[in-house]
Amino acid sequence: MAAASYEAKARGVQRGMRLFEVKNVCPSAVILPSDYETYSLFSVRMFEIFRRFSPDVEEYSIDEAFVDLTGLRRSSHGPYGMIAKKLQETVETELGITVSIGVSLSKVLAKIGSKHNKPHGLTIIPGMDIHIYLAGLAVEKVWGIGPNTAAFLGKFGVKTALDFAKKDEKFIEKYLSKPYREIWNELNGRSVYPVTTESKSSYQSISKTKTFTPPSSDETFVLAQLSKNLENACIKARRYGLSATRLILFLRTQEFRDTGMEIKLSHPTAYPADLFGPLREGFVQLYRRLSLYRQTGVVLGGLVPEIKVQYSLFDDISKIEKMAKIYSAIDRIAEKYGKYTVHHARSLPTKLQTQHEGERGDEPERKGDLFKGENKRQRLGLPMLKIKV
DNA sequence: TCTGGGGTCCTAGGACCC
DNA sequence: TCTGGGGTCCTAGGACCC
Repeated sequence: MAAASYEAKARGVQRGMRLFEVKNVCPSAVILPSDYETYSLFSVRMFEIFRRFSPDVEEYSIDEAFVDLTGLRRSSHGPYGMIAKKLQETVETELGITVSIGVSLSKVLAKIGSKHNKPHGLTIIPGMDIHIYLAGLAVEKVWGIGPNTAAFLGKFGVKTALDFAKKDEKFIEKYLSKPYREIWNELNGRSVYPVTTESKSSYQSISKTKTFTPPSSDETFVLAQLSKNLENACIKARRYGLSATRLILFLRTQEFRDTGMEIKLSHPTAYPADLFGPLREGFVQLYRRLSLYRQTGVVLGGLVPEIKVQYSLFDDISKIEKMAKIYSAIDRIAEKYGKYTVHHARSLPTKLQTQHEGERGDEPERKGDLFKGENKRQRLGLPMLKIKV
Protein backbone atom coordinates (compact mmCIF):
# COMPACT_ATOMS: atom_id res chain seq x y z
CA MET A 1 0.00 0.00 0.00
CA ALA A 2 1.47 3.29 -1.09
CA ALA A 3 -0.82 5.95 0.30
CA ALA A 4 -3.81 6.34 2.57
CA SER A 5 -6.46 8.99 2.99
CA TYR A 6 -6.60 11.00 6.20
CA GLU A 7 -9.70 9.04 7.19
CA ALA A 8 -7.90 5.74 6.72
CA LYS A 9 -4.85 6.99 8.61
CA ALA A 10 -7.13 7.98 11.48
CA ARG A 11 -8.18 4.35 11.73
CA GLY A 12 -4.65 3.06 11.92
CA VAL A 13 -3.83 2.41 8.30
CA GLN A 14 -0.15 3.08 7.74
CA ARG A 15 2.13 3.56 4.81
CA GLY A 16 3.83 0.35 3.65
CA MET A 17 1.17 -1.96 5.08
CA ARG A 18 0.18 -4.98 3.10
CA LEU A 19 -3.35 -5.16 1.83
CA PHE A 20 -4.54 -7.92 4.13
CA GLU A 21 -3.25 -5.93 7.09
CA VAL A 22 -5.17 -2.90 5.90
CA LYS A 23 -8.34 -4.98 5.78
CA ASN A 24 -7.68 -6.22 9.29
CA VAL A 25 -7.22 -2.78 10.77
CA CYS A 26 -9.94 -1.11 8.78
CA PRO A 27 -12.43 -3.51 7.14
CA SER A 28 -14.36 -0.71 5.47
CA ALA A 29 -11.29 0.60 3.64
CA VAL A 30 -11.73 1.20 -0.06
CA ILE A 31 -8.70 -0.05 -1.90
CA LEU A 32 -7.85 1.50 -5.24
CA PRO A 33 -4.98 0.83 -7.61
CA SER A 34 -2.68 3.75 -8.23
CA ASP A 35 -3.22 5.87 -11.30
CA TYR A 36 0.03 7.60 -12.04
CA GLU A 37 -1.27 9.10 -15.24
CA THR A 38 -3.98 11.08 -13.48
CA TYR A 39 -1.61 12.21 -10.75
CA SER A 40 0.74 13.49 -13.42
CA LEU A 41 -2.00 15.53 -15.03
CA PHE A 42 -2.82 17.21 -11.74
CA SER A 43 0.85 17.69 -11.05
CA VAL A 44 1.48 19.52 -14.31
CA ARG A 45 -1.49 21.80 -13.70
CA MET A 46 -0.47 22.53 -10.15
CA PHE A 47 3.07 23.53 -11.10
CA GLU A 48 1.64 25.69 -13.83
CA ILE A 49 -0.43 27.56 -11.26
CA PHE A 50 2.63 28.01 -9.04
CA ARG A 51 4.53 29.54 -11.92
CA ARG A 52 1.89 32.23 -12.25
CA PHE A 53 3.00 33.43 -8.84
CA SER A 54 6.75 33.06 -9.22
CA PRO A 55 9.06 32.00 -12.03
CA ASP A 56 11.23 30.18 -9.51
CA VAL A 57 9.44 26.89 -8.98
CA GLU A 58 11.29 23.72 -8.13
CA GLU A 59 9.28 20.62 -8.93
CA TYR A 60 10.48 18.51 -6.06
CA SER A 61 8.24 15.48 -6.53
CA ILE A 62 4.96 14.72 -8.20
CA ASP A 63 3.01 16.46 -5.44
CA GLU A 64 5.47 18.89 -3.92
CA ALA A 65 7.21 22.04 -5.02
CA PHE A 66 9.35 24.81 -3.62
CA VAL A 67 8.34 28.29 -4.72
CA ASP A 68 10.74 31.16 -4.17
CA LEU A 69 8.69 34.20 -3.20
CA THR A 70 11.66 36.39 -2.35
CA GLY A 71 11.08 39.93 -3.55
CA LEU A 72 7.52 39.36 -4.71
CA ARG A 73 5.76 41.34 -2.00
CA ARG A 74 5.99 44.51 -4.08
CA SER A 75 4.34 43.17 -7.21
CA SER A 76 1.78 41.17 -5.25
CA HIS A 77 0.87 44.10 -3.02
CA GLY A 78 0.93 42.13 0.17
CA PRO A 79 2.94 40.06 2.62
CA TYR A 80 4.26 36.58 1.80
CA GLY A 81 1.47 34.95 3.77
CA MET A 82 -1.08 36.62 1.56
CA ILE A 83 0.61 35.44 -1.61
CA ALA A 84 0.65 31.92 -0.24
CA LYS A 85 -3.00 32.11 0.67
CA LYS A 86 -3.92 33.19 -2.80
CA LEU A 87 -1.82 30.43 -4.28
CA GLN A 88 -3.61 27.91 -2.14
CA GLU A 89 -7.04 29.19 -3.10
CA THR A 90 -6.21 29.14 -6.78
CA VAL A 91 -5.20 25.49 -6.64
CA GLU A 92 -8.35 24.64 -4.78
CA THR A 93 -10.75 26.37 -7.13
CA GLU A 94 -9.05 25.30 -10.33
CA LEU A 95 -8.10 21.74 -9.48
CA GLY A 96 -10.49 20.82 -6.71
CA ILE A 97 -7.77 19.60 -4.39
CA THR A 98 -6.37 21.06 -1.20
CA VAL A 99 -2.71 21.75 -0.59
CA SER A 100 -0.70 22.50 2.52
CA ILE A 101 1.83 25.28 2.48
CA GLY A 102 4.71 26.35 4.67
CA VAL A 103 6.31 29.76 4.33
CA SER A 104 9.69 30.45 5.86
CA LEU A 105 13.30 31.49 5.45
CA SER A 106 14.68 28.21 4.15
CA LYS A 107 13.51 25.07 2.44
CA VAL A 108 13.87 22.93 5.55
CA LEU A 109 11.81 25.39 7.59
CA ALA A 110 9.20 25.70 4.84
CA LYS A 111 8.92 21.92 4.83
CA ILE A 112 8.30 21.91 8.55
CA GLY A 113 5.65 24.58 8.08
CA SER A 114 3.92 22.66 5.32
CA LYS A 115 3.65 19.57 7.53
CA HIS A 116 2.61 21.47 10.60
CA ASN A 117 -1.02 21.62 9.66
CA LYS A 118 -2.49 19.19 7.16
CA PRO A 119 -4.56 19.03 5.09
CA HIS A 120 -5.25 22.48 3.76
CA GLY A 121 -2.83 24.14 6.16
CA LEU A 122 -0.97 27.38 5.78
CA THR A 123 1.82 27.91 8.28
CA ILE A 124 4.09 30.90 8.30
CA ILE A 125 7.29 30.66 10.30
CA PRO A 126 8.99 34.03 10.61
CA GLY A 127 12.55 34.14 11.90
CA MET A 128 11.52 35.20 15.38
CA ASP A 129 9.15 32.22 15.74
CA ILE A 130 11.45 29.47 14.52
CA HIS A 131 12.13 28.15 18.02
CA ILE A 132 8.42 27.71 18.68
CA TYR A 133 8.02 25.28 15.81
CA LEU A 134 11.26 23.43 16.43
CA ALA A 135 10.74 22.89 20.12
CA GLY A 136 7.86 20.48 19.70
CA LEU A 137 9.31 18.62 16.76
CA ALA A 138 11.22 15.34 17.11
CA VAL A 139 14.53 15.68 15.34
CA GLU A 140 13.84 12.72 13.03
CA LYS A 141 10.85 14.58 11.62
CA VAL A 142 13.18 17.09 10.04
CA TRP A 143 13.64 16.69 6.29
CA GLY A 144 16.93 14.86 5.74
CA ILE A 145 17.31 13.45 9.22
CA GLY A 146 16.45 9.78 9.40
CA PRO A 147 16.43 7.16 12.11
CA ASN A 148 20.20 6.61 12.06
CA THR A 149 21.14 10.21 12.48
CA ALA A 150 18.40 10.73 15.05
CA ALA A 151 19.77 7.82 17.08
CA PHE A 152 23.26 9.25 16.87
CA LEU A 153 22.13 12.70 17.93
CA GLY A 154 20.15 11.15 20.75
CA LYS A 155 23.46 10.02 22.29
CA PHE A 156 24.29 13.68 22.76
CA GLY A 157 20.94 14.54 24.28
CA VAL A 158 19.54 15.96 21.07
CA LYS A 159 15.87 14.98 20.93
CA THR A 160 14.05 17.83 19.24
CA ALA A 161 14.74 19.90 16.17
CA LEU A 162 15.40 22.82 18.50
CA ASP A 163 18.03 20.86 20.45
CA PHE A 164 19.76 20.25 17.14
CA ALA A 165 19.48 23.81 15.89
CA LYS A 166 20.94 25.09 19.15
CA LYS A 167 24.04 22.90 19.05
CA ASP A 168 27.10 25.00 18.46
CA GLU A 169 29.07 24.98 15.27
CA LYS A 170 32.02 23.15 16.81
CA PHE A 171 29.84 20.15 17.57
CA ILE A 172 28.36 20.14 14.08
CA GLU A 173 31.76 20.37 12.41
CA LYS A 174 33.23 17.66 14.57
CA TYR A 175 30.57 14.99 14.29
CA LEU A 176 28.46 15.55 11.21
CA SER A 177 28.90 15.47 7.46
CA LYS A 178 27.91 17.98 4.85
CA PRO A 179 24.20 17.20 4.49
CA TYR A 180 23.63 17.62 8.22
CA ARG A 181 25.67 20.78 8.47
CA GLU A 182 23.43 22.16 5.75
CA ILE A 183 20.26 21.15 7.54
CA TRP A 184 21.61 22.72 10.72
CA ASN A 185 22.09 26.02 8.90
CA GLU A 186 18.66 25.84 7.33
CA LEU A 187 17.02 25.20 10.69
CA ASN A 188 18.67 28.35 11.97
CA GLY A 189 17.08 30.34 9.20
CA ARG A 190 20.17 30.53 7.01
CA SER A 191 19.13 29.34 3.59
CA VAL A 192 21.76 27.17 1.91
CA TYR A 193 19.59 25.08 -0.38
CA PRO A 194 18.75 27.06 -3.49
CA VAL A 195 15.42 26.70 -5.26
CA THR A 196 16.51 25.04 -8.47
CA THR A 197 14.28 25.93 -11.35
CA GLU A 198 15.57 23.77 -14.11
CA SER A 199 13.84 20.43 -14.18
CA LYS A 200 15.97 17.42 -13.53
CA SER A 201 17.58 16.61 -16.83
CA SER A 202 17.05 12.90 -16.72
CA TYR A 203 17.36 9.73 -14.73
CA GLN A 204 20.65 8.71 -13.16
CA SER A 205 19.38 5.18 -12.82
CA ILE A 206 16.30 3.09 -13.50
CA SER A 207 15.36 0.23 -11.26
CA LYS A 208 12.75 -2.50 -11.20
CA THR A 209 12.14 -4.81 -8.29
CA LYS A 210 9.51 -7.32 -7.43
CA THR A 211 8.61 -9.11 -4.25
CA PHE A 212 7.00 -12.51 -4.61
CA THR A 213 5.12 -14.56 -2.08
CA PRO A 214 5.66 -17.23 -1.14
CA PRO A 215 9.46 -16.97 -1.32
CA SER A 216 11.15 -19.34 -3.74
CA SER A 217 14.38 -21.26 -4.01
CA ASP A 218 13.61 -22.37 -7.55
CA GLU A 219 16.56 -21.29 -9.67
CA THR A 220 14.58 -21.06 -12.89
CA PHE A 221 11.82 -19.07 -11.29
CA VAL A 222 14.11 -16.59 -9.55
CA LEU A 223 16.17 -16.00 -12.67
CA ALA A 224 12.97 -15.45 -14.64
CA GLN A 225 11.92 -12.81 -12.12
CA LEU A 226 15.22 -11.06 -12.68
CA SER A 227 14.75 -11.29 -16.44
CA LYS A 228 11.38 -9.68 -16.12
CA ASN A 229 12.84 -6.91 -13.96
CA LEU A 230 15.39 -6.39 -16.67
CA GLU A 231 12.83 -6.26 -19.44
CA ASN A 232 10.76 -3.71 -17.56
CA ALA A 233 13.75 -1.55 -16.75
CA CYS A 234 14.81 -1.62 -20.39
CA ILE A 235 11.34 -0.61 -21.55
CA LYS A 236 11.52 2.45 -19.35
CA ALA A 237 15.05 3.27 -20.45
CA ARG A 238 14.04 3.12 -24.11
CA ARG A 239 11.01 5.26 -23.42
CA TYR A 240 13.34 7.96 -22.14
CA GLY A 241 15.91 7.41 -24.86
CA LEU A 242 18.55 6.20 -22.43
CA SER A 243 21.14 3.46 -22.57
CA ALA A 244 22.84 1.81 -19.63
CA THR A 245 26.54 1.32 -19.11
CA ARG A 246 26.12 -0.64 -15.91
CA LEU A 247 23.88 -3.39 -14.80
CA ILE A 248 23.22 -4.04 -11.13
CA LEU A 249 21.29 -7.06 -9.98
CA PHE A 250 20.36 -8.15 -6.51
CA LEU A 251 18.49 -10.84 -4.65
CA ARG A 252 16.79 -10.55 -1.31
CA THR A 253 16.29 -13.61 0.87
CA GLN A 254 13.42 -14.37 3.15
CA GLU A 255 15.56 -13.08 6.03
CA PHE A 256 16.03 -9.75 4.24
CA ARG A 257 19.62 -10.45 3.40
CA ASP A 258 20.61 -8.68 0.23
CA THR A 259 23.25 -9.84 -2.17
CA GLY A 260 24.02 -7.99 -5.32
CA MET A 261 26.63 -7.18 -7.88
CA GLU A 262 27.42 -4.59 -10.48
CA ILE A 263 28.51 -5.39 -14.00
CA LYS A 264 30.16 -2.94 -16.36
CA LEU A 265 28.83 -3.26 -19.86
CA SER A 266 31.00 -3.35 -22.94
CA HIS A 267 28.77 -0.82 -24.66
CA PRO A 268 25.70 1.23 -23.66
CA THR A 269 22.45 -0.57 -24.31
CA ALA A 270 18.76 -0.72 -23.43
CA TYR A 271 18.12 -4.07 -25.05
CA PRO A 272 17.45 -7.10 -22.87
CA ALA A 273 19.01 -9.34 -25.50
CA ASP A 274 22.35 -7.64 -24.82
CA LEU A 275 21.93 -8.01 -21.10
CA PHE A 276 20.60 -11.51 -20.48
CA GLY A 277 24.14 -12.92 -20.77
CA PRO A 278 25.70 -10.69 -18.11
CA LEU A 279 22.54 -11.00 -16.00
CA ARG A 280 22.78 -14.75 -16.00
CA GLU A 281 26.48 -14.73 -15.15
CA GLY A 282 25.85 -12.44 -12.24
CA PHE A 283 22.92 -14.50 -11.07
CA VAL A 284 24.92 -17.72 -11.10
CA GLN A 285 27.44 -16.12 -8.77
CA LEU A 286 24.84 -14.77 -6.39
CA TYR A 287 22.40 -17.64 -6.27
CA ARG A 288 22.61 -20.10 -3.36
CA ARG A 289 20.57 -23.22 -3.74
CA LEU A 290 19.46 -23.45 -0.15
CA SER A 291 18.29 -19.87 0.18
CA LEU A 292 14.69 -18.83 -0.07
CA TYR A 293 14.31 -15.65 -2.06
CA ARG A 294 11.52 -13.14 -1.72
CA GLN A 295 12.63 -10.37 -4.05
CA THR A 296 14.73 -9.72 -7.12
CA GLY A 297 15.82 -6.43 -8.54
CA VAL A 298 17.65 -4.87 -11.42
CA VAL A 299 19.13 -1.40 -11.73
CA LEU A 300 20.28 0.15 -14.96
CA GLY A 301 22.99 2.63 -14.11
CA GLY A 302 25.47 4.92 -15.78
CA LEU A 303 22.70 6.05 -18.10
CA VAL A 304 23.65 7.99 -21.20
CA PRO A 305 21.42 9.47 -23.88
CA GLU A 306 20.88 6.99 -26.66
CA ILE A 307 21.83 9.57 -29.26
CA LYS A 308 25.32 9.95 -27.91
CA VAL A 309 26.10 6.27 -27.99
CA GLN A 310 29.32 5.77 -29.88
CA TYR A 311 29.97 2.41 -31.39
CA SER A 312 33.47 1.13 -31.55
CA LEU A 313 35.09 -0.08 -34.72
CA PHE A 314 34.51 -3.65 -33.66
CA ASP A 315 30.85 -3.44 -32.82
CA ASP A 316 28.62 -5.26 -35.24
CA ILE A 317 26.61 -2.33 -36.56
CA SER A 318 24.16 -4.31 -38.63
CA LYS A 319 23.33 -6.48 -35.67
CA ILE A 320 22.79 -3.43 -33.50
CA GLU A 321 20.52 -1.86 -36.07
CA LYS A 322 18.52 -5.02 -36.36
CA MET A 323 18.09 -5.08 -32.61
CA ALA A 324 16.93 -1.48 -32.63
CA LYS A 325 14.27 -2.34 -35.18
CA ILE A 326 13.03 -5.34 -33.27
CA TYR A 327 12.72 -3.46 -30.01
CA SER A 328 11.07 -0.44 -31.50
CA ALA A 329 8.48 -2.81 -32.97
CA ILE A 330 8.01 -4.44 -29.55
CA ASP A 331 7.58 -1.03 -27.95
CA ARG A 332 4.95 -0.04 -30.49
CA ILE A 333 3.02 -3.25 -29.96
CA ALA A 334 3.14 -2.77 -26.21
CA GLU A 335 1.81 0.74 -26.58
CA LYS A 336 -1.05 -0.46 -28.71
CA TYR A 337 -2.04 -3.74 -27.10
CA GLY A 338 -0.63 -3.61 -23.59
CA LYS A 339 2.59 -4.15 -21.77
CA TYR A 340 3.01 -7.89 -21.87
CA THR A 341 1.75 -8.71 -25.33
CA VAL A 342 5.28 -9.54 -26.36
CA HIS A 343 8.02 -10.53 -24.01
CA HIS A 344 11.10 -12.65 -23.84
CA ALA A 345 10.80 -16.38 -23.30
CA ARG A 346 13.36 -15.96 -20.54
CA SER A 347 10.76 -14.22 -18.40
CA LEU A 348 8.15 -16.88 -18.97
CA PRO A 349 8.97 -19.07 -15.95
CA THR A 350 7.67 -16.31 -13.67
CA LYS A 351 4.36 -18.06 -14.25
CA LEU A 352 5.72 -21.24 -12.64
CA GLN A 353 4.49 -20.16 -9.29
CA THR A 354 1.06 -18.84 -8.55
CA GLN A 355 1.11 -15.71 -6.51
CA HIS A 356 -0.89 -15.39 -3.36
CA GLU A 357 -4.25 -13.75 -3.48
CA GLY A 358 -4.32 -10.12 -2.63
CA GLU A 359 -0.87 -9.51 -4.03
CA ARG A 360 -0.41 -7.05 -6.79
CA GLY A 361 -0.72 -8.40 -10.28
CA ASP A 362 0.98 -6.89 -13.26
CA GLU A 363 -1.86 -4.47 -13.92
CA PRO A 364 -4.39 -2.80 -11.67
CA GLU A 365 -7.56 -4.88 -11.91
CA ARG A 366 -9.74 -1.89 -12.49
CA LYS A 367 -8.12 -0.96 -15.79
CA GLY A 368 -10.33 -1.90 -18.67
CA ASP A 369 -13.09 -2.83 -16.29
CA LEU A 370 -15.30 0.11 -17.09
CA PHE A 371 -19.02 0.44 -17.44
CA LYS A 372 -20.63 1.43 -20.67
CA GLY A 373 -20.21 5.09 -21.43
CA GLU A 374 -17.54 5.54 -18.84
CA ASN A 375 -13.94 6.41 -19.26
CA LYS A 376 -11.28 6.24 -16.63
CA ARG A 377 -11.31 9.89 -15.80
CA GLN A 378 -15.06 10.25 -15.47
CA ARG A 379 -15.17 7.25 -13.29
CA LEU A 380 -12.74 8.81 -10.87
CA GLY A 381 -14.95 11.88 -10.70
CA LEU A 382 -12.21 14.26 -11.71
CA PRO A 383 -12.81 17.81 -12.81
CA MET A 384 -12.20 18.31 -16.49
CA LEU A 385 -8.72 19.43 -17.31
CA LYS A 386 -7.40 21.21 -20.29
CA ILE A 387 -4.71 18.89 -21.40
CA LYS A 388 -1.88 20.15 -23.48
CA VAL A 389 -0.48 17.37 -25.58
C1' DT B 1 6.88 0.42 10.33
C1' DC B 2 8.66 -6.49 11.16
C1' DT B 3 9.62 -4.75 5.48
C1' DG B 4 6.48 -2.07 -1.41
C1' DG B 5 8.79 0.32 -5.17
C1' DG B 6 11.58 3.98 -7.25
C1' DG B 7 14.91 7.33 -6.71
C1' DT B 8 19.26 10.76 -5.15
C1' DC B 9 23.44 12.24 -2.98
C1' DC B 10 27.59 11.83 0.01
C1' DT B 11 31.81 9.73 1.76
C1' DA B 12 35.65 6.74 2.79
C1' DG B 13 38.99 4.13 0.93
C1' DG B 14 41.41 1.80 -2.78
C1' DA B 15 43.76 2.09 -7.34
C1' DC B 16 46.61 4.52 -10.06
C1' DC B 17 49.69 8.20 -11.52
C1' DC B 18 53.41 11.63 -11.08
C1' DT C 1 64.90 -0.31 -5.08
C1' DC C 2 62.59 2.00 -1.43
C1' DT C 3 60.01 5.85 0.53
C1' DG C 4 57.13 10.01 0.79
C1' DG C 5 53.71 13.30 -0.70
C1' DG C 6 49.85 14.69 -3.39
C1' DG C 7 46.18 14.54 -6.87
C1' DT C 8 42.31 12.23 -9.36
C1' DC C 9 39.11 8.80 -10.40
C1' DC C 10 36.21 5.08 -9.22
C1' DT C 11 33.42 2.10 -6.34
C1' DA C 12 30.84 0.23 -2.50
C1' DG C 13 27.86 1.25 0.74
C1' DG C 14 25.29 4.26 3.79
C1' DA C 15 21.49 7.34 4.58
C1' DC C 16 17.52 9.47 3.24
C1' DC C 17 13.33 10.87 0.53
C1' DC C 18 8.60 10.41 -1.80
